Amino acid sequence: MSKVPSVIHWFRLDLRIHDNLALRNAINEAENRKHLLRPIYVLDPNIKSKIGVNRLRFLIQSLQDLDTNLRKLNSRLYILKGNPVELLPKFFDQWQVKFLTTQVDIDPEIVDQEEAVEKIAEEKDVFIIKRVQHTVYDVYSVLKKNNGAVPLTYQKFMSLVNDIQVKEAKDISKVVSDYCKPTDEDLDAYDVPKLEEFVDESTLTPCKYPGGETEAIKRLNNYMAKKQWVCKFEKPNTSPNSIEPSTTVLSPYLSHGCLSPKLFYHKLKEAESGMKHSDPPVSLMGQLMWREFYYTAGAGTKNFDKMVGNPICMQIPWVKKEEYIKAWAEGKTGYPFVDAIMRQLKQEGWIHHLARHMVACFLTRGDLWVSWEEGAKIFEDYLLDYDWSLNAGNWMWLSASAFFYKYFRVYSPVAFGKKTDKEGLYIRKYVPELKKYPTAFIYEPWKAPKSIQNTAGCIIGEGYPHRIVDHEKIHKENMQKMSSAYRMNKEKKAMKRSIS
DNA sequence: AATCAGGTTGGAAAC
DNA sequence: AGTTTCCAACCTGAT
Repeated sequence: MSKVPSVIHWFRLDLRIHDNLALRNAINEAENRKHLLRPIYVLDPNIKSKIGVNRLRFLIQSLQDLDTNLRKLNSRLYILKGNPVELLPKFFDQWQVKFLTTQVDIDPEIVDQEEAVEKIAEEKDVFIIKRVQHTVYDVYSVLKKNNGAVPLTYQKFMSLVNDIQVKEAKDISKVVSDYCKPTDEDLDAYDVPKLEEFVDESTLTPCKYPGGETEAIKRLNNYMAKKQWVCKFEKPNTSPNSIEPSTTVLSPYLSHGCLSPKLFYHKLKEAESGMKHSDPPVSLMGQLMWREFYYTAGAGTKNFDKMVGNPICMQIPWVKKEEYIKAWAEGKTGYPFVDAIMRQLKQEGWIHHLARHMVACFLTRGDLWVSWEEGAKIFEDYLLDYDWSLNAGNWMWLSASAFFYKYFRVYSPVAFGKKTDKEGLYIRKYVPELKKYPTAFIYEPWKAPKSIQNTAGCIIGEGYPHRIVDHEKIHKENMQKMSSAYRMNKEKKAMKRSIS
């Protein structure tokens, strides 16, 4: 048992020191009560089987950086290995915990854990403080402002937050307290694990986006220094298939909470101030607002990450074809642009937003007619910036299940990529077996005559797969299916109305 | 209740 | 080369 009672800050998706009001509250409380501050992170020992290796690497790096930064405050990170619902009550006793702070999260898995812990905390007289710091706005007050209804268009959402003042992002990097200093016990037991404890590092691809708050701030400042670039930013004009990212890649840092969305917000305001600049929805600020939009929708909608039982989701009779899902996930559809994107995703953990559009449309309403939920599961594994509400929301958008309904707007796996990469350099990088194909056939290698396939050193059907479907034919059939699915949904709605 | 405008970023054909 | 129109007719939100 600890000699001194403790105050806990429970880190979850807020892996940072800056603009962490809940952590600041914990430090203050430790001072006032003369208790010991114990910043914790609860790590699932089975995490390797739950998320992809790139995401795991990003998480471990973020935890290591967090520990380093906490040590600058005289504190440290305590890693607890296990299930929070079982572990926390034990530590409440062992450490004599009287006070716990944490941030507001909306991922149902996190919320479930939190509710169970809250219940036990009440029995054990542990006082809990939660702070909104994962979004710019408090999504629940936005929902309240809309009379509890979910804003289903971006414009509607923007009109709701238009007059809300955003408080400044607090810097606590200078707050050093004596009560932060760990004093007792077997401290090594709580060290941040090394990545090699989970995976053989020789199997990993090179790390393009290292995790952690330090890296997040560096990346933020790098981009914000380019004022002209920030002010001219228009998302639709950025390229999904440039070799180096055409956008900021701040998303993984936002999703893990290495970067405060409020800090990003104010830095953007600062960069735009006094300058002519682009506006939402296409501006960089607009991108941050999309995140807020989906968070609000996710918080206000039952079963947001599912089709069945989700009141805003179109019910569509998708077909779960395992061989389609596998080919898509592995980048073996026979459509080089689609495959390049999926392989970049698997290797690097990040792909451009429009590249996500391409592959999401292809898997669902465009070509393969597989449920968006299947795609969302694979993105959850691979994306460094995986985020519960953004993932479900965007998948519904692209599959024309919610928010977006013009299902005849189908991305062509042949034409779309050509707009920004005529030569197919992106394909040549990520689908190297096609590297030597002439530009005329790089997006459609099946059209190359056998002699050219031979010269290029890759026969279609041998070194690279045949097309999984005929896009030209199937996307038109799928449009018909969408049309009848919509009709069914409409009839069901009308029926419900007439009953009530 | 009924109608209307508008919707982050498609593609192909016709001008 | 850049703009307009069709595809088929969706949805939400405002009036």
